[in-house]
Amino acid sequence: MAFTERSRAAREGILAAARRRFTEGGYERTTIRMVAADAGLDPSMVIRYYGSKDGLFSAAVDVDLRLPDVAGVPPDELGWILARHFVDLWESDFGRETLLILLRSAASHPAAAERVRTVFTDQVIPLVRKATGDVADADVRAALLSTHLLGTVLCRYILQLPPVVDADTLVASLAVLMQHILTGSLAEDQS
Amino acid sequence: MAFTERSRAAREGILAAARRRFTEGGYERTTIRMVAADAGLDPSMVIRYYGSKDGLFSAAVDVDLRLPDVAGVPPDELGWILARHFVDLWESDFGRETLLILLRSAASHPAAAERVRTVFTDQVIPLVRKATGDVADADVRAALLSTHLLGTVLCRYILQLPPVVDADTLVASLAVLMQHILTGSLAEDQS
DNA sequence: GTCTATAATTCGATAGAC
DNA sequence: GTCTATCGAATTATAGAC
Repeated sequence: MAFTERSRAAREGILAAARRRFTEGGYERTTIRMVAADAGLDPSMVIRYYGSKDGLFSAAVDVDLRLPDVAGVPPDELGWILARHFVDLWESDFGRETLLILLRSAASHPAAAERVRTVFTDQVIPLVRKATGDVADADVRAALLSTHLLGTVLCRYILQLPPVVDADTLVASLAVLMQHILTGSLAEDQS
Repeated sequence: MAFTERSRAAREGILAAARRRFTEGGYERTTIRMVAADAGLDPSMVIRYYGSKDGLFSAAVDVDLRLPDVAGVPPDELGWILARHFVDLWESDFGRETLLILLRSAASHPAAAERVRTVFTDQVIPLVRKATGDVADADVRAALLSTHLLGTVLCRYILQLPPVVDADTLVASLAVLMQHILTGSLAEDQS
């Protein structure tokens, strides 16, 4: 960091406020003035510490999905374990900011979309390759997995589509579908 | 309509330009000036015909999924038929504007999110109820169906997550998953 | 019906006093 | 390190000439 220890509280306060605002309203609807007001500081301080609004966004977006190691997991338990992990993640404060902050902005902010692609390539694809034993269509299965996961975040937390089921019910249906996506057939027949 | 026939071309030109812009950049990144420039008119005309930016958005967003009638369809063909329908819809110019225009804005614009909920309630739920013979968990299945469909639009057309598969491959995997969501088990076991 | 001109805000970002 | 003051640009929206 290029700043002294004395300003640490201010910098962290700005970052925390920024994460909340970006999570809630996305990139475009979040203003530097809002963030500064939340942090109890002057807007010029935000620029001083993070250079620009884009710089602030980059600093606020640091997504680690904290994916579990699936090395020794039996193949038919993958769906349940991952479903449990993601729902736990989303229902925590950390997870809410971690994924919503990106998804809320990605639809209209190119830099955020690029960041999602990076998370997918660096975190999801390696997981699926390891989980499936690196089958030929692992990348396609990873994409389908991400499709349903991001779709769930979108429908449940952003669009708030009815019916809103409880977390355990969500885990159950998610586990079934993720299991199918990871180890089931992806062409014709089979219910 | 409250305006004369003489301005019809202008009004339609504005609306067409607005749909393209809202589709491409979402609500926040689209300005009345852009729309007016595309339509070859003055920005004040946009206000005159549509009242405000929100009024223009409302006029531009009129989503009809054109869902097929599934009354006589054999249950085990539902997935394939719906998958084919949606991919054909998305790959057409009409479909691109129909769904992208909403989804691009829904993540950060509350009014757009509300519109998506309406489309879900009025079009998707009735379809799934009819398709499944109105089973007890039809609404949950409708939500899961929407989750995967919106996830697909998000990942494929907005985030452009790799790998980008061709339309036929997309239909195949989509058909399998939609079939499972509509008629498969949603709890435990079964691959 | 269309455009010019402009009002009224709001934004991101900068300069400089303390 | 923090804040006051402000610039310059962009936005939505309006008033009125033609």
